[in-house]
Amino acid sequence: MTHIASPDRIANLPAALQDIGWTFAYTKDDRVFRKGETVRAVFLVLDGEVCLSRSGKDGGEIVLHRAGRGDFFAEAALNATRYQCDAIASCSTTLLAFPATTVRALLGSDPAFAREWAALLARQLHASRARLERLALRSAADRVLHYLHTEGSGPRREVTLAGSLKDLAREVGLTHESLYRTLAALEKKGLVRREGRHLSLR
Amino acid sequence: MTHIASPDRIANLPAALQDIGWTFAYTKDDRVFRKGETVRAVFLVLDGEVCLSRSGKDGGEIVLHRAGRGDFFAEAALNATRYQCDAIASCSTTLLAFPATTVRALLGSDPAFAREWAALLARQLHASRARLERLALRSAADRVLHYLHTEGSGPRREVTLAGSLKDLAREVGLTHESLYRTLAALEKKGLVRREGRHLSLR
DNA sequence: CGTCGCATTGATATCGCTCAAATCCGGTGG
DNA sequence: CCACCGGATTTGAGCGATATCAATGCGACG
Repeated sequence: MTHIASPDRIANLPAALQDIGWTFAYTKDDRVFRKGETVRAVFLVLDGEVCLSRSGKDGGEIVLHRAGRGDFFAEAALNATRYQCDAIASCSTTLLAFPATTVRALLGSDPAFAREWAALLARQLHASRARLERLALRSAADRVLHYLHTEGSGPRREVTLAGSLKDLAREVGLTHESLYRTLAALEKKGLVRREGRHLSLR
Repeated sequence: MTHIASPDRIANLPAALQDIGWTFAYTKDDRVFRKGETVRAVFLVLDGEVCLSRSGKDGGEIVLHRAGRGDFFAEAALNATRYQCDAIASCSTTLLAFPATTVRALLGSDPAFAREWAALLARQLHASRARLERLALRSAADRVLHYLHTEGSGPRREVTLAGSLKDLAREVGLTHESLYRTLAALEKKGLVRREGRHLSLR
């Protein structure tokens, strides 16, 4: 883990947080924090990915959450004294760290920030629930269509993928092979149009 | 929809909300609100269940969230002017309604409430993500074990079910038949102990 | 040029879904 | 008290969708 520098301005970041973040870089398998450690900060992923996992003593590891670019994680840590799980960088990753004490203080002293923080949590909750309902769908085609409906914009529900199709496959809970086949089938039926990483309904 | 009376005191409800909630009763298929209506309130389910769904013009209905007893819903509506989906009671249901304007005002004026609201959202986010990771697991047994790990308490991760096993099946994204078989198999392997609606690991 | 990862397609296996039927259990009404 | 009913629970059989394993092409990158 390496401290780098003050970050550039981040879009959609509450104003009060703009200047108090510290940038850190991690390489694959670095630990951001471990279960049981005292909570020091909440984090925003600038680049890369962090896995939050809970490792049972029986050897089984359970991934609780994967935070990708633009995601906050450990927000709930604000209300706890110790982290409840492990956070591990799954590739080269850059994070913004916001000291928990500072954020807690801001919540109590800066009403505008408190509103923004609540709004941020509400957005994440909304997104999380949309993904939840998506994974509750049984058929691969339904999941892809639901993804376009919820994540796409405009009447055609257009989406331009940030990452690879493999990433999308994980997002919708399919193997990448199934996703390829499902996309091909939907395109053949004329339900979906695909041009490179641009997807839309028809 | 019927207005009933002032509610009793609710556990775990932020103090500032204790006295501003209105109790309403709905019967099956009553609409709490529709997509496009002006946001008037956020809600807490006292009893019953409410389905939040988005109905596409193509006839397909997508359930975005089911809020059961103790769940808030439409929290994200605080940051919007209109509801983004329909809310329908799926059975006889009692709700507490908190006027959005009051809650927004409290967020700005009552730092203690803002912290509690943020904590409430963070808890819901945490729970939602746990369910997300659960549904991302492929095998039925893994989902059941994950459920016990995340929802259970104590070293044995004990859970006493509030509802039926059919309800649990929906929660973990399985048919009830699959759940029965999976539980039976886990019990035979000695991984899970089951006594009525009480489940625990071994 | 070799390697690596993504994309794509094929063949096969498997797990969970669907349909079906029997039992159990609590509640309800006679 | 008993008959009845509806819903939950449980088990069985078979199918189908998706995972898995495998092979190939392709582009990026050193």
